[in-house]
Amino acid sequence: MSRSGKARRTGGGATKQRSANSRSRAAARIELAPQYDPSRVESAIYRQWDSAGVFQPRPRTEPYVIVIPPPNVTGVLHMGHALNNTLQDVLIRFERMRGRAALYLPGTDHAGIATQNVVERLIAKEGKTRFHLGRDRFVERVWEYVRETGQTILEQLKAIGASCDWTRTRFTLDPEYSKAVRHVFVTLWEEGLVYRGHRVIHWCSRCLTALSDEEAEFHETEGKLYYIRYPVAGEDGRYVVVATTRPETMLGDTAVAVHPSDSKTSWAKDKRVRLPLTEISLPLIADEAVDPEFGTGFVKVTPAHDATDFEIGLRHGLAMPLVMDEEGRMKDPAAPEGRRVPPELEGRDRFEARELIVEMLRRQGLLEKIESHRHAVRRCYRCDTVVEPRLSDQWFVKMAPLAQPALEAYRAGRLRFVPERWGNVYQNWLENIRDWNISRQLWWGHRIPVFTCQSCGEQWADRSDPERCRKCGGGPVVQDPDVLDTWFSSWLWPFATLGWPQQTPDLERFYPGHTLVTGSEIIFFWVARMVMAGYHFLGERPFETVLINGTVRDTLHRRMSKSLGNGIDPLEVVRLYGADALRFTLVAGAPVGTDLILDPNDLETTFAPGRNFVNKVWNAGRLLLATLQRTPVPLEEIDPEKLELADRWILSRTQRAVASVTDALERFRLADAANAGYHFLWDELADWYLEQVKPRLYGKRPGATVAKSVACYAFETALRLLHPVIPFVTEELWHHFPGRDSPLLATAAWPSVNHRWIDPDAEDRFGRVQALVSAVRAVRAEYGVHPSSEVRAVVRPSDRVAQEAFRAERQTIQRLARIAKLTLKPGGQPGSSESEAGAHTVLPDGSSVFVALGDVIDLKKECARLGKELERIDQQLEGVRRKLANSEFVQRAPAEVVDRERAKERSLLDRREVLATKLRALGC
RNA sequence: GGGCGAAUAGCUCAGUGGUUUAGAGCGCCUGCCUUACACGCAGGAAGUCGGGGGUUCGAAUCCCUCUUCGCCCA
Repeated sequence: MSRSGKARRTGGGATKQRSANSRSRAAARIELAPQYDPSRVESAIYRQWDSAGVFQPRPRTEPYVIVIPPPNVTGVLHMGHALNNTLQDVLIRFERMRGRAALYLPGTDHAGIATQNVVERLIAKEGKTRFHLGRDRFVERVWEYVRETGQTILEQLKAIGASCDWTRTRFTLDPEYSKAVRHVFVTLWEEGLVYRGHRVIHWCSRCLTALSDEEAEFHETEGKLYYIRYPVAGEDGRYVVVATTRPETMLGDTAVAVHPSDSKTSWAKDKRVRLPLTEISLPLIADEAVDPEFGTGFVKVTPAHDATDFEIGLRHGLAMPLVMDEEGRMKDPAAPEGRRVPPELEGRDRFEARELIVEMLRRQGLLEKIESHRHAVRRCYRCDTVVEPRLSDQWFVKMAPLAQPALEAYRAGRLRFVPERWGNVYQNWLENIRDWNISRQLWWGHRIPVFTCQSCGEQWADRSDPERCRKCGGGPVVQDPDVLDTWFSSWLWPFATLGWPQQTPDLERFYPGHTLVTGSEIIFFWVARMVMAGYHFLGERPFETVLINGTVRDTLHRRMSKSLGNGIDPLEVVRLYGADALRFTLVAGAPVGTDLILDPNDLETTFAPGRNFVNKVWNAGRLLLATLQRTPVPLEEIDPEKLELADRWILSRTQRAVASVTDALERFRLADAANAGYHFLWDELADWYLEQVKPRLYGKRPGATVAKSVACYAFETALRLLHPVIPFVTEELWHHFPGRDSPLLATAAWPSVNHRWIDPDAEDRFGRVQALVSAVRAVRAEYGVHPSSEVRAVVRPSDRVAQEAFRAERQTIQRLARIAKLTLKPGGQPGSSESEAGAHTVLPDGSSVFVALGDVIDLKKECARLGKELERIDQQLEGVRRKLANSEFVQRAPAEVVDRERAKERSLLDRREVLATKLRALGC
């Protein structure tokens, strides 16, 4: 790569000079640089859209709504956001052009733990903790930070062209939004769906808060399994052996359990054991929850530090002592039965204590063995700290009643996932729904509106802050210190952003919405809960389709992350390659349901293709614009009789492009849509039609009016089709086109298929012309004929259609294949005109081609080449014949398949015959 | 332990109701500053469709099984 890359770069200077010359010579009417420079136009175009009100939904038409997955208010744009928002913007722009009232609603999430962590780190630099500041001053400090930086990520979205309605931007801690959150909490309380739970939850000892099941993520870890001897009471030298991965929790044990029907542990039934390192005596109990296959069959029971053990504890009425403080340091519970935490461990961190305990056990001969053990450890999703299961009091939401309608909606097909398989994940989670721990011991967030009267003990949830007790009228009344889980506000996003619980016009018009685009990792956190909230509070689904986008990864397939340092900054890509190049790369490179692999170490390889395509679009536009003196005649006013074959062909191909891009977008196959637009513009419009039409455009041939009309129609259609993916360059070119029917492409009409122009006959005929040109070019390349030298050719069309096509496009063929003299002779078989030195070939339709090459030709080489070709045809012929000789095939296969095979055989035979004749003529 | 998914050209991926010469982009090779574009044009090489078995007239495609990798849940 480096060599050719360098050569290219050194060649660049000369190129620029040449381009400058040609520009002045052509005296182009419209000054467009030969290379598109996105940095010069993008921000101006964005401002134009914005000030023209393009981003606000049109009045009075059918809405199309996407709510943004609100990024964290402290966040900065990364590739994941870029991908997610580009996909959303493509859909929004598509529907907007289709005339719908497209609303792309932006906003940010207060992100409780994440934001609090950020500010805590900030003040840590000043040597302070949040406790130094106190709750009010700390929260004020977070607000300051948010006011300063909270707009950053939304501003960054503008750089990638996201057409959000900024007049409707929301934040989950906005006063109105907060009212909705509070209303929801109180409503659920009134419905009896909120309850106080005393149970083991996931505790982050760094964030000092409880976490939901979803926030405590599993990580496969290479750990150790410690086998510890618990001496049997009154039987010297006898003990039961329990296995544990967390020896430090043993200090909280209140029993040892076995499975009731496990014979290998039955000898110990009804005995008591001593908890090592203490004088505490533990009962042996039998419980179905014990896995007899784990370790020795004896399991320690620590009800306050393990969820399963907690359940066992409840069943057996065990004590539940906590042996750690909130920060994960060992702390004796000071229970009456005696000391549990040895004095030397008091105040030690749990992991340090683990080491010390193991050492103490070893010294006392109570450590049987240590095995390595692979298992899943839960970690805090925000700070990666190992989560400590911990008994505490939290607020929970009963989820089963909420899950029902969400499940039914999915089963009834009122909610669908793309790709479909994610629906299973959704369904599975809802079917096994567990209650949701919604309280967080944080300061940043929606404070839980539960109030307790200090006088009479009355506890209630309130929509406004009460001054005295609603029951006894006294006080003081204190509010719960905790805040709500962040997701308890984001699950209301599709409607709280529209003003709910007020019956606002926006809510009326834009709920329910349509498409949600997000990553699979938050199907539980967010998607399922939004559906539940939508049905529960408004009685309707929040959206109909959930499009799951892939994950952005590096070339080693690792998720891009700040900590790994393998990220790509989307804004740098915009700066270097332009927003369109970024968008095209993301959209075309992310087929539905696949992860997106990008190379952070080679931006050039990753994004140059997108930039090159954008430049291609630009230059195709330049070519057209340079030849337009005035507004082209509308296609409808062109006399169809005046259309050349190539015109009919591109008009037909344009309809195909419209159909396939539209279809792909409707089916959420955005990559297919991008690629279909790409191939239409580049492979068909630029490579063939514009090349064909040049002489007419430049006025060297008659028919300029028709040519311009057709070319402009095809190109404008391409601009429309490509606009959702590459909005900037298409908009910029649009502005230069005279006679456009809308001042802005962003609000121009999406094209529809015009059946009048679908012309299979023209496609067939022009296809033959293409085959002929390509064949001659191939022969020339094979024999190293210099591109500037012209040759003579004799072509014998295989049938009348080919004959007419070649005749109609004779000049095109001559020009594109660089043929000085093209002779068309009747009949597919080569004759005496081809006896001189030259190269022979045969087209797929059986037309024979002869290119006179004089002394360039090497008879041996020609023989070998044609021989090889004949061999290939024979191979194919053999395959086809085998099929046709098989009576089962002829009988059982659909008639149309058999017919196709027969036709193939005929065509192959024709070509074979031509080749054989040529070989004979050459004397091979 | 349960579930889902992936394995196709050197790389990233299409191939969406079975019959196509298995495609694209990048990369690679050859030639070319052809008056829109060298961020370009033209041509070309490159694949036992992960292994094995089955169904079928016919399998990259459907079924079974194995291997490897990834994700989710417990």
